Amino acid sequence: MLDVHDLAPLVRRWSKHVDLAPDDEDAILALPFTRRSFGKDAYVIREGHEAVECTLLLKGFAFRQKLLRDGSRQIISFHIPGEFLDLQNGILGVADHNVQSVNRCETAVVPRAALADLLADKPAIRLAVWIDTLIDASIFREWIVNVGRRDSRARIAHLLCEMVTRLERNGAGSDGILDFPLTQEQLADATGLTAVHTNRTLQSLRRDGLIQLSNGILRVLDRKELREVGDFEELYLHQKL
Amino acid sequence: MLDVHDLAPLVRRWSKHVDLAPDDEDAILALPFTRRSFGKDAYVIREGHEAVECTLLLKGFAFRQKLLRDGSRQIISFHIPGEFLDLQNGILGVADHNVQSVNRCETAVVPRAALADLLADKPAIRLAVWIDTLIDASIFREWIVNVGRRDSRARIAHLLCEMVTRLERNGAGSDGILDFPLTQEQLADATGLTAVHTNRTLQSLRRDGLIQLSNGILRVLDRKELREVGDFEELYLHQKL
DNA sequence: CGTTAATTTGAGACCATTCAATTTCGGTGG
DNA sequence: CCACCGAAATTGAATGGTCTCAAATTAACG
Repeated sequence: MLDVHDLAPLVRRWSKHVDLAPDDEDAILALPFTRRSFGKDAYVIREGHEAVECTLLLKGFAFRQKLLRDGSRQIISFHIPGEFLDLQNGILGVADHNVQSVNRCETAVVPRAALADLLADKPAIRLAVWIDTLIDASIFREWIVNVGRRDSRARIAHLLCEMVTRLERNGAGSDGILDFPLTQEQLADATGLTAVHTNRTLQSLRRDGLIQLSNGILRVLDRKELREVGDFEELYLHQKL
Repeated sequence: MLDVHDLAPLVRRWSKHVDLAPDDEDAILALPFTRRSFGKDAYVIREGHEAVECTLLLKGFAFRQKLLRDGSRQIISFHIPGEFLDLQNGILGVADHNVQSVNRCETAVVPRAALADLLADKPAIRLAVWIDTLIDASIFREWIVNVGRRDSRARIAHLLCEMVTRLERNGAGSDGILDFPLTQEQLADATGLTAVHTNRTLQSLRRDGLIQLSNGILRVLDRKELREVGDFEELYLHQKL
């Protein structure tokens, strides 16, 4: 069950960054779009392809990734409903990475020109999108730190902290219980580890009573200690409030 | 010896992304700014500090980094003359990472409000800055891949390829000889390796006849093979031409 | 319920780290 | 211009975290 209006999540998200006038909100909701859905593990966007539209994730999880010559995969970010999957592609012209769905996803596809017009007209929206983009980049930076300088326990713990923070901010979950459909292989590809070692690391976090994770459900048992282990400082998420 | 006008590098850089009208160029050159210089290894921007100005690098090398609780450091990007060191901070308000100089640096500090006005007035400049920001983010993504999924040889080779490409595009170097003042410790912190292992890795690249690197001077001897080793595909730099 | 995907376990190998010492380089003052 | 000094680069040996490979178990799905 989605919102009354499909693009409502956009308004909700952006109004967290800036004050949107009723006028702005109307303009956002008036954007033309077409719905598209994807099955599990589907390619939403392919590296090298030209981008003439932007894809907003409405439902489900998705991630960006790059494949290396040797077949290995590095996941670059995870995305949750309300987030654009490829704002940058619309402007840079070519996708420089792939986007895949985690589970069944619903998206709204907006023609890039319509979005450009909106941004040209509405300074407040422009600022909101700008902030969104910068936060994205900030998360990338933190991920460099995560894979570059933390050991496996810290990497996984940090990633979990980030996801929990973002999901809860998005209104998901309660009592620390969250839908968390990522496979261990995906967690591995996001943290630069192998699936096997990710498995052992998760077990270690479970053994220490920090989390519960099974069947696509995550429960954080000891938030404070998980942050401690993951060296998690949420400044980089730039979440006001 | 810098340009006739200090901000000329900005015009040069941005006009590679979009067509700037004479009007636009004038507006850029009319930006108010103050010069500031830094010695080797100085802090240009500190994490957590509020940002009321934006710093443009005119001369020298700089890098962004984050420090971890255990004292280790991860370098997030390197910067060469003509690049802004903290465009995002001006908008997000707080610096979420540190910026340090590599060697003696000259910068131009522009009040954030002046820059905001410029962007509000000039759509072409706005687009150029937007593209700059997105390319930055694209480089961050590639760095995640680099530290996440490549072995030490590939990491170093990839980083060298990137720097050479960016420097040459910036007009530095000739005959494949470049000023390259980064220490092995900095290369290590950028690739998520230790200084010791970076040293051995560089030796291996030298032994194979791919590069020459000493006394702050880099010479690429076998460009093709270095790219091969580093799994370097420059699409992510989004450099037209 | 059968079939495939995902998780789990074990053991051995290896890449990169750690720690410590040595050599070389770059800059400075006499 | 040389002697000196601290920073940077280099070397060696031992340790260790993570990977690899392979097999077993459990969960997900039509």
